Amino acid sequence: MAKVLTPRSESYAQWYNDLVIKAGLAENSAVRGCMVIKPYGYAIWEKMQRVLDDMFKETGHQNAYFPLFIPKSFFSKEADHVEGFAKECAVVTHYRLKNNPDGKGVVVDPDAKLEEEYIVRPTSETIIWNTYRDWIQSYRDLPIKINQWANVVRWEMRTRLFLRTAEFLWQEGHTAHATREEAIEEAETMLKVYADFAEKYMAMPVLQGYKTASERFAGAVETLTIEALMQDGKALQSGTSHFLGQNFARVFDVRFQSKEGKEEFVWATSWGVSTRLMGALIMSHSDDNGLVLPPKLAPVQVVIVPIYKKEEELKQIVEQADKIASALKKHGVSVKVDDDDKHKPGWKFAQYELQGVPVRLAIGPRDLQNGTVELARRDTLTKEVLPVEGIDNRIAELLDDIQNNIYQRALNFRKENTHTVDTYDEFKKVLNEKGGFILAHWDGSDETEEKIKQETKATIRCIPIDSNPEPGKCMVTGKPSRQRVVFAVSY
RNA sequence: CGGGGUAUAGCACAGCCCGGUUAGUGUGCCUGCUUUGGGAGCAGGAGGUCGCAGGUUCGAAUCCUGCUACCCCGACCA
Repeated sequence: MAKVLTPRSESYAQWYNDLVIKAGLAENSAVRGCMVIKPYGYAIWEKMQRVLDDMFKETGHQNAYFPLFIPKSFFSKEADHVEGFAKECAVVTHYRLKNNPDGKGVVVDPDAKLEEEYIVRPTSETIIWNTYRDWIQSYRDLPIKINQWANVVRWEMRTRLFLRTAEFLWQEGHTAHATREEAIEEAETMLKVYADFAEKYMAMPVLQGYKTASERFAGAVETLTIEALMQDGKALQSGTSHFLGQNFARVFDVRFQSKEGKEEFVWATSWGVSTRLMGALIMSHSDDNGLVLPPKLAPVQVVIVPIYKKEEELKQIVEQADKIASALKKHGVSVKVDDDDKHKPGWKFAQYELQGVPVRLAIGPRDLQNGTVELARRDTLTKEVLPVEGIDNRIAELLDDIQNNIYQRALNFRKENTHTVDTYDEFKKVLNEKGGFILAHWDGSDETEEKIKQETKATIRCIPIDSNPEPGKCMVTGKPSRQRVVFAVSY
């Protein structure tokens, strides 16, 4: 079979690029740093959205929509927030074009300069908290639990499809609470939602934990994160949930009157996952033949490929295929019968493997005669011939098996690539030779964290949420450490 | 924003150093026939202002200048 992807062993980065493009997920656009998400890629994103959206609604959130543009003055109110995002903001300065007086094309009309410039949102805390001020007077107005699905812009120097693009799609939850405890609980709840989604739907195991001060969201008191391990041993931050304290309430003057008649600042959270999850999904499961999708997120779960010589045979096979398809649909399984005569079966096999369709059925004249179908699993690349009778039940179960199998496989990979070390030498050695997650003691200081980052490129991915922490001594300074933290080189 | 590279048919590339027929190869596309259980074969055909703007020259894809875009490596980051 002709390989269309660069093998992972040769270049993981190239393999990733090849896969995203060849599987029809996304491509680079005419706009620097901005991708076009193609129909197949978008279909996966839509499935993610649907599941997450349901999870948000079940946890008491409602969707709303806030503006793309944020007045510069709003943005500059929260000092840390500005510092974090200022360097990557797109700015709108004018509102009109005019014909170029010197000839062809159009130019910005200098007379149409905005009184106050707008920032294209890199995130929406400021516009939302400015709005919440008007919505909140009393504790009876709380909590407010809102989510928005939106695009945001962060002007990145170097971009990679899905993993880091100048414009990306995401959801951002923004909640307002009467008490500190309730806000913290909200941030923790949403982290659990993300972890659940990652593990149960994406089949991607994640570590949950706190970010260190240097990795924290700009403007947050605490940032919680889910961290996943990619096949090349690098970590990918896949979702974050922030406890914002009263930082945004203070600068936007959002106060409420408590039951006791006291005026207090509102407590806040925000949380988000983005199209970066697409990158996480790809790099968790896929192989040198292409994408491997968990059945729960696959736009097409089963594809049926007819194999035939004569038109007449095709007709009979498609009849059989349609029968199987409608039986499967009763189980809620999404099926495609590919009777397109543009390509031969071999081409289709390769193509559906590239696109990660979990189960492929092939039906030929021989099967018609024997009452069988050939079933191929994408996750194991194995094939078997099975009776048509009861195939729908068999496949419904198989899809669950596949979902579990790829989760288990990813979990095993993570276990094999998680190492515990006690000395800095050992740390460097493991990092160089194996990569992956490294559990080590750290004294809690910014200086030590920075030193390790400078010397090894590894960062603290998270301080795990651990009910049973193991105290020890920092591998670099020997100072006391409350618990092990997770290091890795990250995307 | 530094360092390197690339720009020629839908896509992937050769040609450029050393200027000179009608700019070529693979793949994809169109037509026909044969094929179809792992990316089919043969025959015929369509498709290019050689990234853009100048310059040198009798003549430029090729040499020179400027610009733009993209890719890779760094710094920054979800």
